[in-house]
Amino acid sequence: MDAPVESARIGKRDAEASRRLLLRAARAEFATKGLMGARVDEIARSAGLNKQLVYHYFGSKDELYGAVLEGVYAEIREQERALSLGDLPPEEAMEKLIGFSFDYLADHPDFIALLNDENGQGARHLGGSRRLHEMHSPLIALIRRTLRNGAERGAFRRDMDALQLYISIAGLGYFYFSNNRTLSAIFGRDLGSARATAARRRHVIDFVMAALRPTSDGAGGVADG
Amino acid sequence: MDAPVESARIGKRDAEASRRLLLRAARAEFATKGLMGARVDEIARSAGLNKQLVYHYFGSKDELYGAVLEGVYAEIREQERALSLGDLPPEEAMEKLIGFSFDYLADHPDFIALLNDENGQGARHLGGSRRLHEMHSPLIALIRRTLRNGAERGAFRRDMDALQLYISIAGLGYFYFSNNRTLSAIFGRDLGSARATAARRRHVIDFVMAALRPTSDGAGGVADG
Amino acid sequence: MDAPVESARIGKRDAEASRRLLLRAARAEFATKGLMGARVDEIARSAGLNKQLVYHYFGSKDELYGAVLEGVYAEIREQERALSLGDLPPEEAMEKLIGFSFDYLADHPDFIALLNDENGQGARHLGGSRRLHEMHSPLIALIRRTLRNGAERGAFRRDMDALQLYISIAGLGYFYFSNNRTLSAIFGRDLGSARATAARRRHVIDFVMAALRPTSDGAGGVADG
Amino acid sequence: MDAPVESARIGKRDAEASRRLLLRAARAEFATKGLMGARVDEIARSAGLNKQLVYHYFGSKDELYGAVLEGVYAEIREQERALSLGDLPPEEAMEKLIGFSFDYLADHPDFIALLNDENGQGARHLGGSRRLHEMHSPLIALIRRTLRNGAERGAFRRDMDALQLYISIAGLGYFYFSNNRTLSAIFGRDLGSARATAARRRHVIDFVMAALRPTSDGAGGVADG
DNA sequence: AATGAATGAGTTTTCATTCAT
DNA sequence: TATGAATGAAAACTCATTCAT
Repeated sequence: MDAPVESARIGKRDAEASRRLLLRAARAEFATKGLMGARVDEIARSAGLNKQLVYHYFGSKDELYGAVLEGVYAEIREQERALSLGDLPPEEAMEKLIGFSFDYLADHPDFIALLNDENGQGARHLGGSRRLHEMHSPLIALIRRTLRNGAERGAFRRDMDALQLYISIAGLGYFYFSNNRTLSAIFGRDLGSARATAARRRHVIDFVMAALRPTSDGAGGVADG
Repeated sequence: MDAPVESARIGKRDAEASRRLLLRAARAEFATKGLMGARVDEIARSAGLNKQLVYHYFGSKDELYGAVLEGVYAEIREQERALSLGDLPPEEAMEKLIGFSFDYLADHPDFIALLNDENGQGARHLGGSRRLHEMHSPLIALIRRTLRNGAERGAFRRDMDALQLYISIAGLGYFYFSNNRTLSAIFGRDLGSARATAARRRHVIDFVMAALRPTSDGAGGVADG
Repeated sequence: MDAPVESARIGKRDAEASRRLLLRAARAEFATKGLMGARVDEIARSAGLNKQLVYHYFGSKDELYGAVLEGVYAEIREQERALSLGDLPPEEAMEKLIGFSFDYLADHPDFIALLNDENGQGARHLGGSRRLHEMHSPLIALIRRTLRNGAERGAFRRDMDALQLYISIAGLGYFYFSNNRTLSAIFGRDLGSARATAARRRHVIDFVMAALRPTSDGAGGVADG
Repeated sequence: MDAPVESARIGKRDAEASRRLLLRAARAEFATKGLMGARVDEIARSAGLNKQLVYHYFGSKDELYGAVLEGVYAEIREQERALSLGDLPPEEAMEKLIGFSFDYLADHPDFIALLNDENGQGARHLGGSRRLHEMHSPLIALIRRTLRNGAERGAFRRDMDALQLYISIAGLGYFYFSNNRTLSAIFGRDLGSARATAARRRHVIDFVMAALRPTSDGAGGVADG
């Protein structure tokens, strides 16, 4: 019960707290400037700590970067877990998932920036992360289940691969956000506005749901219904 | 025809050639390492030219980067122009467009890398790019025309926004390639293989075409046809 | 016998033990890496103790270094004292001394490394070492006595300075060990092998003994005998 | 013929001259402070050049150090070559060689300091230097020849190994200089004075020559003469 | 006596860019 | 047009040492 008191008492000299502060600052810095553009000095400064602690706790700029990436992934997993789509009817579950996926990207520009940067470098900081794979398996399983349920009810087509679908759902939102600036330039419109984002959201949900409908020729779920 | 004229012409020729060499080297370097990771020294070296020429011809590393980006965009425009979808029946035209869009990304990893990098920096090198907008208007117009034609024939739904569709088509391929490494890690599969890419291609075409079908309840193009 | 006394004693014991652990670790570290190359962190770690204890017990890295040097000198003195050459006939005593001197260096690479490092810095840590001088006087006296005895018996030449001889005996071995690596490189041979060392040992003893022989022209001890 | 004029004209922008300046400054700095103690900043400053040129010309502090070592070795070789001992009678040649060896060390404290430092680090900068070996072979060959000549004339003993002798000659002087400070402390005398050095020089020459004399029992060269 | 947290002051190294020819 | 030499400014990283408990 007195843990908070204890931690409060320790105050400034709390290794765990220092680590957290550095991670938070690093995340912001890396998201804004990328791995190469980020400055260790600045990260420490904005964490209100000494630069050397970065090395003390994380070993190097690169390892700090890796730690930030891990944290970011852990965060989405957490959110996804909280969705609990299992109990909803398939169509509703699917719409909710698409919406969540889109909203998460909309609300976490950091996430996109970090992923882009990491991919730009061959994803070398995610190395052999079996962890990452394990993190995401439940989500794929969930999608697979939802697809099957929907197909049995005649709501979805039968021949949809869960993994491809997941990538498509993610991609429809991700690309919009990650390339928002160049797309805005290309189309001569501000795609960063709340209005534009809302419109995109509607489009994405509609687009995916439409693609999931059973085909009228019976190749999909209808014939089985 | 006499010496001075000749040498003058050669001089220009060489200058043009040097510029091209630098641009090509820069494109490879920027695509691989990003703007910050790229080294002017390395670009000059791999172009077989003196570093100072970078400054002579382009003024600065940033301007060289901008020049590379422009060149890349000009290149796609060129390719898109060659598509000539106008004469095909709408469904065929649409499939061809989707396929082209996917293949272009598959064949030009440089393009994706450069775009990612540029977006990661707020697209500041595309600055006053009215040019970009003008470049792409014809494509959007073409999609719009194709959608209208298809809707009239009852092949496509009516309520599909050309711009959103374009972004979706691009995004379904782009995300797959730009995030190939992290996706591979997440799914514990090699999504970089030719097989995986071919599977993705089929999915994307099928996915978009399915989403374009008229809805059975007549909200789409059927009822209006 | 009761608790407080006991704990006090234990306290002292532990303190002494900690000091020893640190000294031993420091000696190894300094010998391997030199004063500048040695890391206080590493010394503490390899002693299994907290870094701060270094400062607690020794004040600073430099003072720790000084303490290590003192310990090393004390150690040879100890060994030299045990030699007891006084009872042997001069020639035998001399050979034994040369052999001991050589073997000591062969068996204590740490000693050489530390001396080299210290000399490389102007021997500033040996500061007011009257102690050092006192330590070594008996040895010089012993050599002087042995030389005199040998000369009287006609075994050694008369005109040999004890101090120069000592330096020569030491140098013939020391240089071989301290510069073993560069000498090996120069001669393209491995002078670090046991064989090579044994050969050197024989040479040194023979060399010195030969140099000590009386000269045939009577300038040495013989004529005067 | 106008090379000097040319080089003078080039003045400050002379790569070769800059290299030389840096090497000279580095040599002094490394000799005084050792590899670790030396500061790249200081080297550049004392060369009157920009610090980055060190990296431009030598790649790293370590490589600069290696270059200095090479230069130092090349220098002695040069001097040794100039000795031309081949023409002298063996005894004279040997005395001259011993004297030269001693004087060279006396006159080049840099050399000793650098060698000590390098040996302290396992001679890792001399790596696979076959060069070093080749440099020194002529000297060993010369000593061997001199020994043989002397033995034939009955001036030297027969059973003296050239390599061991070389190490002994070098060691008798080297140790005196390299450990001058600790020896001075041990003996409570200033061995750095010109007087002390002159005394040592006499001792070394005498010591070696005495050791080289044929043994009276005929094991050496006399019996063969 | 002992320890973990924190830091100030450097050090090597990097790199875009300019100078001189 | 072309080049090699040179540099200023900043970056990552290190390490002996002190603080707080």
